[in-house]
Amino acid sequence: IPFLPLRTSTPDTDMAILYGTLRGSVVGLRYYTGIVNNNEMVALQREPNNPYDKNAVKVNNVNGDQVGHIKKELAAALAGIMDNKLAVVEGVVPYGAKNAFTMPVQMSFWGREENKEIVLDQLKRHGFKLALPLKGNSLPVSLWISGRAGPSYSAPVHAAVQLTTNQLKSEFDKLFEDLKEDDKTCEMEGAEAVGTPLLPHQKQALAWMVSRENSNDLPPFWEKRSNFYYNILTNFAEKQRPENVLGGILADDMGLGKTLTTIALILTNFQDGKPLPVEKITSDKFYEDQFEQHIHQDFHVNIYVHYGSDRSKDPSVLSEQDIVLTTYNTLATDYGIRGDSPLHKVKWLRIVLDEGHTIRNPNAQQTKAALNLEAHRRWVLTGTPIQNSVKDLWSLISFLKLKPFTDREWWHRTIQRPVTMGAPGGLGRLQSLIRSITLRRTKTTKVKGKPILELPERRVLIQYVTLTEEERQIYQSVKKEGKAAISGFFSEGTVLTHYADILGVLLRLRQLCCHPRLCINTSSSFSADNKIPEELHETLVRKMKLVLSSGSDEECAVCLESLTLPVITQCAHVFCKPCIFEVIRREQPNAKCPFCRNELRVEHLVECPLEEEIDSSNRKKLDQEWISSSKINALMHALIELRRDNPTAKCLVVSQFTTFLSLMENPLKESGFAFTRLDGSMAQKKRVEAIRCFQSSQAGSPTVMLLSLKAGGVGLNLTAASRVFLMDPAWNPAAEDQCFDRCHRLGQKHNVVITKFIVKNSVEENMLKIQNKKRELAAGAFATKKPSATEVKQTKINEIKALIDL
DNA sequence: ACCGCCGGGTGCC
DNA sequence: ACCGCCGGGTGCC
Repeated sequence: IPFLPLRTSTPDTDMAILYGTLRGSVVGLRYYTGIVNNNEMVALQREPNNPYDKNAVKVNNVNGDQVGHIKKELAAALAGIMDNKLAVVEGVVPYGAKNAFTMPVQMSFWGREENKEIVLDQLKRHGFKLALPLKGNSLPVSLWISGRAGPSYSAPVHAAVQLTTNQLKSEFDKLFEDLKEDDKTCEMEGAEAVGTPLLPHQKQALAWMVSRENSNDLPPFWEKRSNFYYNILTNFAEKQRPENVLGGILADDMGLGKTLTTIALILTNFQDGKPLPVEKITSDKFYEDQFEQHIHQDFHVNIYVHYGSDRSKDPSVLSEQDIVLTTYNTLATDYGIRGDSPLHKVKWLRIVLDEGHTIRNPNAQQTKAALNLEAHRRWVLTGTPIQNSVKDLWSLISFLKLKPFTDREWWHRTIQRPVTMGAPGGLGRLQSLIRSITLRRTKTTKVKGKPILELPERRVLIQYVTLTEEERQIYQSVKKEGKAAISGFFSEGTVLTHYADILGVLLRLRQLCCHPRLCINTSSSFSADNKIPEELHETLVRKMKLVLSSGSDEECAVCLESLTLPVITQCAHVFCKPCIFEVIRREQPNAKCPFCRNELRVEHLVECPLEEEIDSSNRKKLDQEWISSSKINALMHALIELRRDNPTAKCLVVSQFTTFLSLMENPLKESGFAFTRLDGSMAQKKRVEAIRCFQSSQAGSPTVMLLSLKAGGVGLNLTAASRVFLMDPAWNPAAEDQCFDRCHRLGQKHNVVITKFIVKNSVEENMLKIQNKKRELAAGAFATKKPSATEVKQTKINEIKALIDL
């Protein structure tokens, strides 16, 4: 598989080593307004379109104001190195900052080990020679701090004292440890309009959030020195007071009530330190899930759900609201495709990113869209703040607009590199940064000596199911056929071009484990060749739907995030529309599919037709005479037994296949169960009604909820249920866990028992094995880096082999 | 003097 | 720039 660097065009600075340093000069100072201090960091930026010299290299201060240019002879040497990304060149002005015409600049060259010789050689050809970094002194800071240290002839070092993965991990664990020591234990009552009483830890969070919003403090790492403000990391100074973020990161564990606390914050500290001035009117207006739950019924709060594009082109509609709810996809699509998103035309009082850690790819449209929302109060809610690395943290910090970290270079030079290279004080910096803007409590954190949350026990049982003879026969024949086809792909080496077909085989096997009716009409063709366009179009749409509905949690291979506006290529690979457009634009005129390197053309991309119920065509077939299946029998048996023991116990019946859920309606009715249903295709109003109804403790309220695995976000609260029946395993164990957490969360009064139905000797059993592997991986590896697209593919190929016993 | 030396003009890339 | 560099003016001691 040809490797294609998909993720970012900047060199991976994580692997960078210091090649050496060089003293040069900055000229033309009198033509520019940017000023610097002695020892201040400067940025070197190529200016290939300079009319006087195509080699020009600009020198900018931390604020981005140009200070001058690198002297032309040196620029000539740097241009090639910078343009070919052979090294990252960073500068510090050691002295002479007040000079009128030229000033010195101490440059450090960073890059990958394998490029070192090329860089040294290129410099040599222009008559420059790097001074080698001092041993054990990975960061050349001390070189310039001590003044004009000349070139050093000490022994060269290659890598600095890099921390091992484990060391780094344990350091990160400590990162949050003493967060609570601070002044984060004051409590504050929510405004009257907050309908739900706050728990002590939530009152603490509210007090902290309000104090952050009303704070007059300088942002972290800034000091006032006589009549200017000074940044102690970059040594940058300015007259104008740097704006602090009136917000931060609420990083409590899942289930501690981040959303509730934020609702309380909005209502309590709405504007100018005062609560939202709501009229005391009973309203029949419909409110979105959680927001409705927690806002007192006697108050009238305008909540608007913005689904984007066509719904409101007029920003004034948005600005009239008290609260606007929207999704990342709406945010990204509006912003990226239309470029005139109404969301970006409003000056917001505050912006809250819920599950903010999902914003982690700096190139993703979502990140840019979120960053460009205008508001002084900016919050990130996340249960997993430093999920993978310091790198991911940057997106959050950058969203908060903390000077100077909005620019990746300054984040990297002042925090990320010192931390990963183990420079003295690096971790301390990160820690004090996190401490000043983050509040994090875990489920085991104690408030006044008591644990925050005392959740009831949660047990997961696996209930094996044996197929009937008839079911087994169908299963085996489909398996035999599929296995033959897949082996064929392996021997041809066309696994990736037939990825959708393979998923199709696996999907049908998984469906057959549930109910023979499920895989009607999903037969796939194994070749898309020689088809007339219309037919091809249909095939592609069907394949895309297959991928999207197979519950495999497909990610876009370009941005490695969940699919935004999925489109399928002619080679049957699915990507985010903006991502693949970008690839085509960048590689034109000969763009290739990032997955399989087949030819790519914009006019050959097929979009996913608007969300219709994917199995609607199957609906008719379901109306045929109803038949049961081994799994349905197992479920019904369990449900009836449960009802006998405890008639009021409520359960969730979860499946990835909404058709399967439909098939269960019949026996539930026949056995006299009151049930409700929640799946992704339902309109908001129906969803809310289904939840309300199920959560109700009234006699006669439903005791069973048919729930599609991915319905609803993490916020979905189904605590009325104390039993969960997971009808079919998911690829991703985290998706299952998240589903279980919908009832095993704050507010759950009973022990929770989860039953997973798994068909013996089937693809489902193999899926369990893969799940366990994924769990181990997630628990053990504090991933130093995200797997590359190639690694993702290889893992998937291995999984395919394991799944179909190859 | 096809040099040296002087002193004025001048100045990023 | 209280520099370097350029190019014109100039030319024994």
